[in-house]
Amino acid sequence: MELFCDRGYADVTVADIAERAGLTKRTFFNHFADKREVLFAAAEQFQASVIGYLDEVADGVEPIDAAMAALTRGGVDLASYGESAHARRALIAASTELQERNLTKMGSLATALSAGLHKRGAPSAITNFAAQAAVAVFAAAYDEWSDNTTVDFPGLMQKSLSDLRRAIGCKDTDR
Amino acid sequence: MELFCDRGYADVTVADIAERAGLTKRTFFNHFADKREVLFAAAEQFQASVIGYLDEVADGVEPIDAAMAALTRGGVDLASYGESAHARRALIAASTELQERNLTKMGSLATALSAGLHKRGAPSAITNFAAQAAVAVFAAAYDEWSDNTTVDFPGLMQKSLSDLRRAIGCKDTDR
DNA sequence: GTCTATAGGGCGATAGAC
DNA sequence: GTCTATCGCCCTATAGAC
Repeated sequence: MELFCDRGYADVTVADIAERAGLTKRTFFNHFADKREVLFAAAEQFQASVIGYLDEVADGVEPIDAAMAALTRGGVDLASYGESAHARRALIAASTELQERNLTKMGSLATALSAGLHKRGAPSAITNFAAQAAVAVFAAAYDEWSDNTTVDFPGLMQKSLSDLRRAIGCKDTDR
Repeated sequence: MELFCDRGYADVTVADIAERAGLTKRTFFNHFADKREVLFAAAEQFQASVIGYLDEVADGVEPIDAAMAALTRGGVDLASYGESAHARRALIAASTELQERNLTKMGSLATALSAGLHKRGAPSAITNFAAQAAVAVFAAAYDEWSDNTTVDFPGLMQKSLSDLRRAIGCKDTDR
């Protein structure tokens, strides 16, 4: 992060990173599949914890509510990384390469959530949409939270879900 | 496409492509930013036509319905490419690199749709979700259509939208 | 750990189109 | 005479083979 923040993502080579860590380039590629992955190690942990939370949601809860609950808990955990999250966000925003990888991580999260929801008994046509919707809601809420970390994250999640429902023409009656 | 279908995406170099076209590698990179882009030139056209269709939708139509109409027309147009679309789909499915790029193209489409919807007067919190939802619906419908090109594409779009609404807990009352 | 193929691009020269 | 497309040469860094 120090190297990237100083010189920017593109102007830091893998050799630079390895040297700073007192290792060789070869060792770097033993730990990370490619240069981008070094900035997404946390995303793997995040996904694993979200899937863990999903398994703790009570049976019978609707797919969208289960996904929302899991992502909300995961998002609250992320609050502890608040400081470095800002730098990471700025790096990603400045590099199309990193934005691309970020999208695939979100896609992977949605796929994993959908699989987890499917295990709970819903048809995959439904779980795919529920998972994608919940991830979109999370992305919007996390984005807004990043700009103002003092507001309540679970509240932002619910507000975003309301926006989504309104956007696709649902009465937002909380059922 | 011939080279890729024969040997697979990874085993065709840019030099191979250029040679086959009677050009040099350097010229290839004058036309395409990177190797992946050569398979997504059509996606650029698709996006442009969808945005054009969006501008033709009557004022006052709800964002989600306007986005659905534009994507439905665009998808119907794609039917003419039916044959080569299959080969392209198979190539993308076999390469994570290409899947990654495909996701960014979908993201770019959603961003462009959201901007187009915003011009029509809706707040961007709504247009973002409407655009993302419509693109997700399109992706699901196109996927299903690719497996069976005899079914009616506009019908698949509506069915997928119904699934999405059900997935996020809306009564699917067609308003 | 070493060795190598290939992506990707910078720079300048060249040739043809209008 | 300008504009555009191609090309040749050189380089670095990534990524993977051995």
